[in-house]
Amino acid sequence: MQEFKEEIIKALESLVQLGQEEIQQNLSIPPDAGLGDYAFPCFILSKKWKRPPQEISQYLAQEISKKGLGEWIKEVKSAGPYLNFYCNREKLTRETLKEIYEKGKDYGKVKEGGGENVVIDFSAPNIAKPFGIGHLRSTVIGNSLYRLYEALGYNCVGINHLGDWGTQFGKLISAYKRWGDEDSLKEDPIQYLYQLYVSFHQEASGDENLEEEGRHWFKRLEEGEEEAVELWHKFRELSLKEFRRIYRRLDIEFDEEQGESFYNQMLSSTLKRLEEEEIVRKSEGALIVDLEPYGLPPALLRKKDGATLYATRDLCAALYRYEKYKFQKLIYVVGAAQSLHFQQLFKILELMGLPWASRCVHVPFGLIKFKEGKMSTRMGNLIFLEDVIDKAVALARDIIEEKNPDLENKDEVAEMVGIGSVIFGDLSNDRVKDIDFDWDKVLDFSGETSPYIQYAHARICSILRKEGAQASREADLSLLEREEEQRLISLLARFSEHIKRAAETYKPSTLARYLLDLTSDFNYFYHRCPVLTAEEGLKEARLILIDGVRQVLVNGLYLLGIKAPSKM
RNA sequence: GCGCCUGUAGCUCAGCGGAUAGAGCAACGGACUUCUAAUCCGUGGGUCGGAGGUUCGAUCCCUCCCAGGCGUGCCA
Repeated sequence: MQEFKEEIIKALESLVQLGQEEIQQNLSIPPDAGLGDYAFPCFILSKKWKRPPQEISQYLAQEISKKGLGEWIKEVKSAGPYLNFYCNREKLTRETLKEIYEKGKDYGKVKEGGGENVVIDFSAPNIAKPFGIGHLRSTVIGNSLYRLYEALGYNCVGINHLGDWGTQFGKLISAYKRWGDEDSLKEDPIQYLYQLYVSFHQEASGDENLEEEGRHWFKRLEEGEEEAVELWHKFRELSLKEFRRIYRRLDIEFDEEQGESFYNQMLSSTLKRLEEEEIVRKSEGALIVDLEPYGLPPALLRKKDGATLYATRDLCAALYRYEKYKFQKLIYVVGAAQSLHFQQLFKILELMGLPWASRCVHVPFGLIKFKEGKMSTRMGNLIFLEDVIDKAVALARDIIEEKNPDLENKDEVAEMVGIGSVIFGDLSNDRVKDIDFDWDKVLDFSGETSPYIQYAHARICSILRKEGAQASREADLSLLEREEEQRLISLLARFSEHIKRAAETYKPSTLARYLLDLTSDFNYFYHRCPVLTAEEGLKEARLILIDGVRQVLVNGLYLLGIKAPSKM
């Protein structure tokens, strides 16, 4: 498809006196397949040429036809003000299916990154708190971006910037010292710590002494007092153990698990550097960066009591990461609530004269909302991610039992389907929008869901299984001339365009939508075009076609972090 | 108050400045002795929040207004 596009650009370039970029930008995909594969709207020329666009499009169609069409352009037609280009379908069919077959898992990848580093900061749950549904978004968006940028040829570094430092640990230690016991902790660590945290806040409301005790314990922790550090360390390890179990289920891995606490060692030297460069100044006892000239509120880097803030640690983290990775891009997958924080952070890096400041990008997302009101750890009304996953998997398991009781690896498939559904539910919508959490929606496997895509994939696998080893790669692909077949070819050929777009806009949702389109068009084909009972020749061609669809579905789902069972 | 984000069918949402604004749920009516009915086909459903502006052309860009969310110096 790319070659086709380039040929169009070349053909137009000499005739319309526009740059390649400009032509490319104006090329659009017609609303209806009957109108060709790409269209060039002639309005832009009508002013310059002082002629109606209809006339221009007729003229261009004539001129291009006269000069010869090349190997990709099959036909050029004027349709009102539009100049419609028809692709050589036979060639497109042949080359697309050949490429998918040859590249397999690598089909759709783009050589663009040249092995440069892209660092992605995502997930970042808080230690000693349950992994809530709220953390799902950063986790799955970040993981998908990781895979997308890998597909563009970058070397990705995934960092889980754990929330493992802060006053909350003082509170937790305080609560544990008061009411905690070792046995309950061992039994179900996170649940137990969570309960302690909640009861601390219940007790603390109206008890200033308790708040003070919490702050005091954090101070002892910062000073490295043995008992405090030991407890902190224990809580951290127990939490990590649980997080790792969830990440395993989600099939997500990190290259680094350096949390906020890791940067404690760099705080003072970083602040010193900022003081020397005269970027910070004292204000009301605190150390701030004045960002007023840039229309931003000041950034606080050190409180008047001497303690640092998360902005300070984030600053250290950015410096450390550039030092270590010399990244081409540093992507923060963090909620939209922190947009201002990142604007300030990036501005400070810029003020420090670091040229790579412009390579840092915040990828924000909306929050998950609940009918019952705001979710908060303190109030104890969290929805745990693992509960959501468990329910989705259990439902998948029930449906399998009902529809396909003979399936051999039911639990494994239920896991893939249930978890896929949870991930897809999050990724399929534009990340900037808030999501209303709704159990009914999470537990619905029909329509625009990942089970819909996985089901189509399983059907294809089923057909291919029946044909077995006899499936031949030799077939006359020009027999695939029906609309149902050609629609699929067009979509398959555009796979890598969608990968690029999803990565560049940091929006996995666009790829998710593409997969839904592809699946929908596959079902359209499936219900109208028999494969196994088709006449000889056509059958072979269709087998190759659906094998191509299968491969793209697998590759696409992989980029979203979702697995595709071959039976379900 | 100020800043950022969002507003499209009853509900949840798609819609690279271009041709008649589309899906899914929900409702109703159809298709399983046939390659898996977690599917498919059909029907109804819209002042694209409102008002201006830019443009040959605006759901998309600009301004103002309305509604909701988030943020706004010592949490993260």
